[in-house]
Amino acid sequence: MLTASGNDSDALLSISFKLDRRRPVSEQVYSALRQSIVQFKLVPGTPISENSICRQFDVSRTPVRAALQRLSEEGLVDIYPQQGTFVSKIRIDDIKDSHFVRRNLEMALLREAGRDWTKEKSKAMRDVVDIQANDIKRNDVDAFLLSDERFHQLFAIYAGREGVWNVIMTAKMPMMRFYRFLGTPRRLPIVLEEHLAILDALDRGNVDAAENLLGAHLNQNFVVFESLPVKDRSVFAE
Amino acid sequence: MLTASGNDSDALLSISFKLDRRRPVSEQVYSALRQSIVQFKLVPGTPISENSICRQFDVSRTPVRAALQRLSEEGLVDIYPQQGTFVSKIRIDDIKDSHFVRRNLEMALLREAGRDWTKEKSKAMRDVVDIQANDIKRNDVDAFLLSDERFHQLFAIYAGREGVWNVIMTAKMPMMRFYRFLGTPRRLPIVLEEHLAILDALDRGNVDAAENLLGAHLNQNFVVFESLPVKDRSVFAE
DNA sequence: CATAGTATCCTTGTATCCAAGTAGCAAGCG
DNA sequence: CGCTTGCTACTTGGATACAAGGATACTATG
Repeated sequence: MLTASGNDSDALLSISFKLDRRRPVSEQVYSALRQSIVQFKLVPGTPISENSICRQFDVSRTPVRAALQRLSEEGLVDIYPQQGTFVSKIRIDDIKDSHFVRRNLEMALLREAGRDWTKEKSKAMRDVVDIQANDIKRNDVDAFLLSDERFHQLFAIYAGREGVWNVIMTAKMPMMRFYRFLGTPRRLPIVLEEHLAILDALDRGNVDAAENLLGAHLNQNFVVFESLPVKDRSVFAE
Repeated sequence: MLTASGNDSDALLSISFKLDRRRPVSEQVYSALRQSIVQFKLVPGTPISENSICRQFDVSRTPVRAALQRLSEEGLVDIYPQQGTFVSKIRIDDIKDSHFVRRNLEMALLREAGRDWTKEKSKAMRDVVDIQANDIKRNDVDAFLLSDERFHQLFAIYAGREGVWNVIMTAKMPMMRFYRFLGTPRRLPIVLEEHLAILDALDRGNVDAAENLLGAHLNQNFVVFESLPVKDRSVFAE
């Protein structure tokens, strides 16, 4: 049982992290790093030396390297051989592509899920929306984003294509990092309304309307991005 | 300069492979293995011992492990700790998801590319179709599949979303492995016709028609799969 | 003072060694 | 005969040692 405190010079991860030596270490390092990056606790451009991570988790370089390579494939870190590894800067094109993939796939999933829509499915999803409302009351943004994810995932499950959700999840990551950068709290109640409107349309049997509402819903996050008064340009590429 | 011949007991890769020690070894091992798996030269279920790969490429386990981990994330190999690594069996659900992702994303890309369609773009794509016709004449299936890929990729480029193509490429892999299993040659000339029909619709300015034609075109590969008289069930999961 | 050269420390890439878990088989016991 | 038990030969996961390239700061030289 080891704690990732690290000394001050290596204080990249403020979170204290308990390592479970019985489970694969590389997977745990990967999860911890990914979470820190997506939650913007590791800001773009931060150098991530393999050795510094080793010290913080008190493990060898092997699992750390495995974790970094995975993150590199997902575009969250950039590895420059013989130079260093860095939290990747946000690339506008990445976010646009991320949004494109997510939006089109989710709309297609809803279309399929809507073909055999039932009251039970509607009820289950409305329960999730209730949880989200509760999350807002408690001002728990992390929990909200988690249940929001659950809401969207249910369309994939109801469409019988859970595998597609994995594709969406990995594609989503650049976008999620961006959400954290914006700090979304103001829009949260509106998200609820939009979720409910989608379910209402599905309950009426109007799948096309639901699909369009979902498309608009996902676009809302994006327009915020388009009309962004960027102050801190350092987190962006170029 | 090393050749991946290996002794008879390790003859997993029939291809002779020259290793360039100046470039990253792990990347080369990854490419070689991926190609062998997708081209069905490594049949599903084949055990891939890290050590056997080491002997064949005459490198250490470290880069081999990195390559196998990448392949594992793409679903091309299954790693069972302390048991072994195997070329993954084809999972029907994977193929369905693969097709779903590819079809929806490509149709969306065509929709965007069709918005500012020009004669130059049409010409460039018709050139690719010409190359494909040539590939058929020369009976070069490998070349055909490559230029076919190029044809579809151009929609991503013209839509200004090359990043999306990477998503499609990784998602496509289970499907591509399946093409090789079927042995598609009979349908190749029809593919040409369908490509030309899509371009014709775009030239007429009828994007919706082009999109539907593309959807049908991609479905064709899939119906072959649905009505498959499977003889060799051993390559499938379960 | 400016600049070219160099030494050193940093980085990641690769090789090798050890640990731990699994499967198969064979010997021994009930 | 059937079951158990332990040995053996494998596997991958992790730790450590070594190699090689890049960045930087310092030094010597023009």
